[in-house]
Amino acid sequence: MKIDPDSSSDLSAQIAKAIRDAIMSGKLMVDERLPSEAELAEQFNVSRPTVREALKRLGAQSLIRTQRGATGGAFVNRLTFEDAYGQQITTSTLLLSMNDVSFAVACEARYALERACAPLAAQRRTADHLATMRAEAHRQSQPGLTDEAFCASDVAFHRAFVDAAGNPVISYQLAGAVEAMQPLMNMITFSARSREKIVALHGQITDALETHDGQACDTILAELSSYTNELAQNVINARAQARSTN
Amino acid sequence: MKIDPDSSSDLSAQIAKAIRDAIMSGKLMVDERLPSEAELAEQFNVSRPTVREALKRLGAQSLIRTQRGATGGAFVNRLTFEDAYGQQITTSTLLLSMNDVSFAVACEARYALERACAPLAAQRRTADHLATMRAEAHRQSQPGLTDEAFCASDVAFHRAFVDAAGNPVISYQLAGAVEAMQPLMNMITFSARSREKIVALHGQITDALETHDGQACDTILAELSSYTNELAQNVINARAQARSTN
DNA sequence: CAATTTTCATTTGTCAGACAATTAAATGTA
DNA sequence: TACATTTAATTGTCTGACAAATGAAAATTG
Repeated sequence: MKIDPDSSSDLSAQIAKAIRDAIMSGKLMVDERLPSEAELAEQFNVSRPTVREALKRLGAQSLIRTQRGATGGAFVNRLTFEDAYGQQITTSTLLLSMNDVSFAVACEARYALERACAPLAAQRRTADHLATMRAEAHRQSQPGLTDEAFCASDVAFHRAFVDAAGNPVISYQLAGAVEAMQPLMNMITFSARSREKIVALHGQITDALETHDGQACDTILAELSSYTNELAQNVINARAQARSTN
Repeated sequence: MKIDPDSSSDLSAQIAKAIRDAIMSGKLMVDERLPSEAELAEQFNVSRPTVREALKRLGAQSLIRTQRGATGGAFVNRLTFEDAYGQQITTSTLLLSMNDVSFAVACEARYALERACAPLAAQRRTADHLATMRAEAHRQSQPGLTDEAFCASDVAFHRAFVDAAGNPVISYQLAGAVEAMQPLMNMITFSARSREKIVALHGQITDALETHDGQACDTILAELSSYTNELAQNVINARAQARSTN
């Protein structure tokens, strides 16, 4: 592992890159211990704080973990699906909020990807998935629920649906798409009437999974997608009108 | 912004979390300048190296960027799709390689999600997308191409296909699924015969997009999916046999 | 001898202070 | 005014130190 002293400085970034490359290429294996900070400092010919900055960068990406004490040190971390979910959700959420991604575009992405799960979910759903989905749908029908709580439950429902496809890679990829929608959904004020319709569709989706009917599931998801878009469009129109009358 | 001195130490992690929360909640806006390292150190009542470790963590997630000089400092970074692609690909690739995700599972995820793009891509593909796809398919038919180069071109083809859906959120989500497959695909030795078949299917996919035929596209993708799985299965079987004869 | 306690060496976490490098603004100069 | 110089602010890096955690070795005790 070497660093290029010519390169556009920022030694800690270069060191982080060198170690990251070693991990990604398999030169450093999972649970393998890195040299101590003092040793790394000597190897790279930099000071300990600089090495530490590099290690913190890698820690932020869950590539390593550190442990204090005699047998401690930095270890190559086995990236868990849970870790990856978290990063994916953070990144997706910020990506949408910082780039003025329209509700329509985000919604289209989410439902296009969710519909891809329909056939697999219909085939593989377990009783657990169905129970979770029914529980969330029931929660959503409770009166007095805040819009935010309604959205949170909506996310939980859809995540259960995605998980029903029984493919962890799909669950991981879609975690971002589903969760990142929540801030956008929170713009919407859900009337009792619209909640009723959404809960009904959620019920139908669960029924379709229960009877292993992927085709029906797909159709209902499409309906839910266009209804969600309609609600958002109403909000956008109302705001545009409010602006023009001001 | 405050940190909990009681919490399970690691001050720099706590500080990073405090700032990250401020960014995600919108308390810190894009391009807003954070206080200088010295000021942050005073605010959080820690030393400057500790603050710096926290900032490096945030930098690793592309949440901030830093600039030297008189008017420099740390600024809230607008997370670009490009930045997000990079992180997504890194995370997805490691996730698959570190968790013994089978080829079948990864492949299923990839094609399920890609098939979700088919109707949109068929509708919105531009001449550019078609040209890129044909160019990659042509490259794949060149004799003397290494397996690795063949896989890289395969990835480029599929990314162009995904981009043809014209939804940046979908492109972002699928970047991980498509790119992370490459190391797995690299296990496979592609015979001239199998390359020929794959190139033919790639041509058919491009044709289907050109005629705006999403249904045909979906069908061909399904065929490509099962063929890819078949190739992988052959490799796995061959290796199992090799092991048993040793 | 076995079990427990103590000591110790190693390693990460944190701090203080210093200097170098960079950069834009302020200042001086023709 | 236009250009060169100085200056102040800020991040990047280094040195050296001590605190805290932790497992292993050594000492103690029954």
